Amino acid sequence: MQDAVLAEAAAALRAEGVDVDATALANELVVPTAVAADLALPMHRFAKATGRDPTALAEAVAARFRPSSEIERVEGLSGYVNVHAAFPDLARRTLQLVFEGKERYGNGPGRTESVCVEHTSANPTGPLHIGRVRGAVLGDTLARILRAAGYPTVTQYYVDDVGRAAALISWMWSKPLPSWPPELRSTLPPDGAQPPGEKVDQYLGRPYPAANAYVKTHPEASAEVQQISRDLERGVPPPLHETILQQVLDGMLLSLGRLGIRFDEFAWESTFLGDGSVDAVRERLLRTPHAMTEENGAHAIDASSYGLPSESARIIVSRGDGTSLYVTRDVAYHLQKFSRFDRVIDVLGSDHVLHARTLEALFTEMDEARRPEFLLYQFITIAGGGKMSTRAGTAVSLDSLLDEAVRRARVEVSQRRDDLPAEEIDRIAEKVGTGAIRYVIARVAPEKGVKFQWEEALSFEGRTGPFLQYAFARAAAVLRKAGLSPHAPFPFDPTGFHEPGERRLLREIARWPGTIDHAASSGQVQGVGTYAHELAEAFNSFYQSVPVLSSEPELRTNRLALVAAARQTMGNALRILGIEPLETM
RNA sequence: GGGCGCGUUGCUCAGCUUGGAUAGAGCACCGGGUUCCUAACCCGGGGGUCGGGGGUUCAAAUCCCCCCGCGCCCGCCA
Repeated sequence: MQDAVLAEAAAALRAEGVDVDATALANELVVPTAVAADLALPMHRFAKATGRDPTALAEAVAARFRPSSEIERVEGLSGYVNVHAAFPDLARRTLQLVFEGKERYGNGPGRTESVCVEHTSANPTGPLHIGRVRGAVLGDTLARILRAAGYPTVTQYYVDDVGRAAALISWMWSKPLPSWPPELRSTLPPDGAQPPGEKVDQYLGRPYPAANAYVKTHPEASAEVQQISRDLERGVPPPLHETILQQVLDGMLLSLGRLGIRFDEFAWESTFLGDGSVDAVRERLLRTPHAMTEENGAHAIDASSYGLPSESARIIVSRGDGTSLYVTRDVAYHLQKFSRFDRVIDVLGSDHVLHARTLEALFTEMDEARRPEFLLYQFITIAGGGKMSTRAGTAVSLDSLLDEAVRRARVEVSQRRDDLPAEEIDRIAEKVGTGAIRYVIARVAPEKGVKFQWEEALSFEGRTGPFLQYAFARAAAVLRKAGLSPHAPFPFDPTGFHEPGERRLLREIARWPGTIDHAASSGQVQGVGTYAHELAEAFNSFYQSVPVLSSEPELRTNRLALVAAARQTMGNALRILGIEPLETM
């Protein structure tokens, strides 16, 4: 309809002596909120340019629109040309798209530009905490959005197996238990074994905060850790090094899996040391215009012209002893990503802003045309607590959060569904609880700090994940009671939608493709969450306002089609949010 | 001190990239709704200097400048 409106409006404006083409007009097009119209064009700009009265111009332009199958009615009002869509046309197009597209309804065209989304990438030193999970949810959701928009997308987890954190956990676990300092030993059970029911990441991560504190005050321990760091740099890890890290990582991935988060690929940092690419980066950076060497032999880049807030205004590329740094290794990693992907996106906590700026500066320094893109998120803070840190041991674990959410969900499900077997209640509770957590994270703009409040995060009413699941389940129930498969053909008469509730729902369904497109191009993940809520709200309102199964045959047929389309679209939106659509709950 | 980000109703947030008419939701509060497809729902109501001030514009929550408050960062850590 947009194209028709633009063409008509351009012709009408030219007839009124304003010279514009449809393409330029497209930027003026607005979706009105204050008035019940589908599209609007403000005339003030053209009125001003031609010295006319906006109200009169709008009325004149509106009057010149010719009737068509897409446009029902056009009116000029206080300087705006308001266009009302012909509803049958809108209904027919929308429902056709939904029923033809099914689970692909809303998706963009296939594209060739490939994308790599790196997210989470937490050091495998212990269980994931609530702060980190925001990056995981954002990254996973972004990847799902990009895929839906048509971009071939790969998610990656960057595993730090050579940094200080990796050295520290290896230092702990490579020692025989009896030789552990008491401060560390006391973090484990008396027999030192993994307690039954405790996840492996939790168990192996137990001594980590204490170890951090310990090496700060014990130089000899600190020296041992440094030696391990150098060994890792040389590619000679302590025995069990990769095994320990892999086990912790597996435990972390188990938690993420509950949220539907899985990775396509893992990039181990050590591979970039092993294959010489870190050395290559170092050599390359040594030959750049701003390369410099410190007195102790460390290599650096004079970054004073890059506007970094570093006091010394230099980026250290390698230490005096020749070992590499996180940034340098990360440059090697990113160059490798660019050799495979057209776009490289990193989802990072905002404490990594400087790192992001440093990477950009080094890419400029190396005269690389491309740049990684960054999705930076503020941390989740607990009301009353400060920043969460695994190092400091001040974190609330993701597992405990999920367990609590699922526990509360089970209470809710049990109250309503005493007809279901316990296993089914457990299954639903798991999906409701984890869906609630995903939604509460995904609905907030990444750059905003989230003040985490348990009551709000674990609420199942209003603007929540379960609200969305509930609307889906209701739609599914209607189809089930009608004896129809969701994939059955749903005939409909596009001229048969007259109820406001029907029309509102259809309009929401029609907005879905635009929502994906906008989210993908802007990277604004939260838009999908907002949309899903508005769609569910429109469905609930429709459900309340008109009967489906017990209505007159023609109405019943049409409403069943609408329910099926709503179910499909809500399901598609839920899947992008990583929330399981439930047939019953 | 410097860099970046945030500030929208009592609380939690959409909307800001690309400026349009009366700024939207949820929670909480008040009042209604269940002989009917799942009330985890729906309908209505009160509640707003969009942090403050200037500027640009026919038009500013949205763009620009200044200020205030809060957060993150400013390592040869990651």
